[in-house]
Amino acid sequence: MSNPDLPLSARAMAAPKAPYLEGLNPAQRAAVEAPEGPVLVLAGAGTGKTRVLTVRIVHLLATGRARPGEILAVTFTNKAAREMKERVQEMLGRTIEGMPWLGTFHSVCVKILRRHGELAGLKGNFTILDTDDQLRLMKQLIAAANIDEKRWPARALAALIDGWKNRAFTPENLPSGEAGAFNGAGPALYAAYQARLAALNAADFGDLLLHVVTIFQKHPDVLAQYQRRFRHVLVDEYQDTNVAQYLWLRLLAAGHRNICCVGDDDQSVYGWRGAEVGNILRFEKDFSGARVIRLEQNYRSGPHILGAASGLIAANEGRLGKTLWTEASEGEKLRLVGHWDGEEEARWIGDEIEALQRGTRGMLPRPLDEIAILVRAGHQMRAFEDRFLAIGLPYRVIGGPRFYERREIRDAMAYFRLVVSPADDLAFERIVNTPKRGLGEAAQARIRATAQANGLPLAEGARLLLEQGGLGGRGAGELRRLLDNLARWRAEARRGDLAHTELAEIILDESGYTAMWQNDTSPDAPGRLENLRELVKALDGFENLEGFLEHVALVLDNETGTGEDAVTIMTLHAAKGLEFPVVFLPGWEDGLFPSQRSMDENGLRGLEEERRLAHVGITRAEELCTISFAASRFVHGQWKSQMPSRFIDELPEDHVEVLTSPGLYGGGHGAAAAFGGQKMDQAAARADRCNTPGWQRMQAGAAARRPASSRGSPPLIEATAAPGFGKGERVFHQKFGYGAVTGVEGDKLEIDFEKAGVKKVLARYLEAADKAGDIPF
DNA sequence: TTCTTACTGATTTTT
DNA sequence: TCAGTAAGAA
Repeated sequence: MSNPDLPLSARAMAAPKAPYLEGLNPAQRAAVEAPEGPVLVLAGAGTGKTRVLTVRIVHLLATGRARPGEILAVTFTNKAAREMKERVQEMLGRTIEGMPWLGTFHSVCVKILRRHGELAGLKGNFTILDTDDQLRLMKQLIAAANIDEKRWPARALAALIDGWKNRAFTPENLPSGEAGAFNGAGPALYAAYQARLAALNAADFGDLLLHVVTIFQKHPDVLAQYQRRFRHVLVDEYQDTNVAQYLWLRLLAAGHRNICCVGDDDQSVYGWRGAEVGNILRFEKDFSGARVIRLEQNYRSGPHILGAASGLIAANEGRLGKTLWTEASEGEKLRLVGHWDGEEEARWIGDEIEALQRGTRGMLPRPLDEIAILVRAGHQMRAFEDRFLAIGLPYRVIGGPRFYERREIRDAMAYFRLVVSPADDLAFERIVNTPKRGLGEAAQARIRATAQANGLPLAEGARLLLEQGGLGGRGAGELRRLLDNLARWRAEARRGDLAHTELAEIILDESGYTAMWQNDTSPDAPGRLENLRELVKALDGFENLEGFLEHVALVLDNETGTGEDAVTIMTLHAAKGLEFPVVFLPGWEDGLFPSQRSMDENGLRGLEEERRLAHVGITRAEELCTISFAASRFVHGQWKSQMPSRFIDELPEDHVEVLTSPGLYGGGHGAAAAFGGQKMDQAAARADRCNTPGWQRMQAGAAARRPASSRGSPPLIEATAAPGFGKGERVFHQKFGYGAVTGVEGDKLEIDFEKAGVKKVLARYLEAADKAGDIPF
């Protein structure tokens, strides 16, 4: 043991082997100890990439090569940043005063812009626009330019401008090749949009990076200051960086070139969001003399899972190339199974999960937490949700709209924003008629005109308009009340004798916003009220409203599960970086996965990204990975025959076990087995396979079942079940017995069963408790 | 201004 | 199919 009285650096120098280096394999250790200069760590799935990154930071600190404030470490997600911070502090034992420059690209940029933003025309207290604000703004601009919003929707413009920002194009340096974009109006609208943002003292997500890059390029003194400060730059998930981020990094590392990037070209799946795989492929050229270290020992998956994943990804061209290996010698083969249709696929997976949960074939029972279903597209989730609700299998869906993107949260925050900054026009527009105040499009146009004519923010323009008597009827009174309320809340906030959480509640109540949802009879209204309560709770962690608003857009995470044991359902994209003992990968059908659109729009590049996504999916699994596909699927209101994914044929046969399809011809031998054998026949073209008897009969089977399955589940109970159940009501369920309703979410109910505990169930499987009593058995 | 009806179009979404 | 939006009717 080293002497704790000595400084860390001295201890590290003296120690024959620093404790934090223990347990690292040679490659990991090389990555941690790589000296000054550019380093690229190619870290395959499950090879301990985060560990290397954090230990390298600890190593830099321990050897005195950098102090905490001299290390810039960037990630893409708040979660990754948080985890890294925690692990560094844990390893260092005693807490140094944090790591001020460990964060997401965006949060680091915000920090820089709060200080130097004026060089890009931003005042220090600028607001960060989210997608919603962005879209509303663009809508206005499109309307103002007299462009038909039908043919040229705001979303398309947003995507276009986002893409430009990802590639570090400002309106000034936009290449002439882009001139024709958006029916020729793209460049002008981009310039107008940026002008509008400047006037609002606002920046969107893309701007956060782009402004900093521009400042660095135009102000060498500022750049030099940061180059000096950051003696070491570390980057997580380098394969996901876009051009703007790449420039940002290159500028910052240009002096000392102490840049260490960790990533995996085989896990680059965000190309459609502007990520450039090219960044990681080109690293050695961009940073000459770079040391490239490959992490290839996998600690996560069994050998067959790994073999299957490696075999699949080998079909991609233009990779840097890695060969994953594991010390584990035992493990299940990857399982492959075909189904008639999506419904059967969901039923089969549900049954499998129940079997795993019970523990079968001598296997130990598994908690549901260890099981995940990873889908290509969100709409695949519904089949599983329906099935799991029917059999009462607890699940949780990860993804969907982020917490702060929900309408009620955005509305509430708009009220807060308006209290904190009276000139926030976007916030004003958002809530002026929410709840309904009789201030429709006409009234709002008049407010806008008045504000514009007098060079005032909207709120003041509205006040002026009232004084001029330019507004009559119900709207006038309501508007006056709103403006008075705002002024009063503002005074209250300034006075500060009210806790800001209380103030928030008062704002939501007095504005009539809470009442709006309370009076709303739609099924999701209770959930929204719950979210508002969550929001107020989240406020508690901040000093005041300002502090909250400053960080919320970048930091407020999605609430992840309740800790209750449940199967996880999510998209493959959302699963990147996670791992599960048991993984199901449904929907491996051409057109769905690989996605037709991806191939249409991006050709081979798109296909290769899809293949990387498949590789990501398989490598999420530790012990058991099951791929499945259906012969027939109900898409866009129509039945479609599906072909198995081309990726299935690319899996190395030795690592795959073909399961007989259940439900095929009663027992699942014969035709199903023949189908399975055919399946893995590398020589057979997929077209040929469609002509095999097994395949044809599967298709026929799907067709025959069509009418039955489209009618839904047999309505055994449906006839007696009341369509709506209310909170607190006593109910009966065939499988779980008696219970009480504890929550309602559309037709999904949360029931606290007397015997079975809390479960989510579909309303149609329930009946009122008193009616059940009448059933004579 | 607001409620209703017709239409359209439909991946992935770290910040 | 179904959800989200946009133009008409009250």
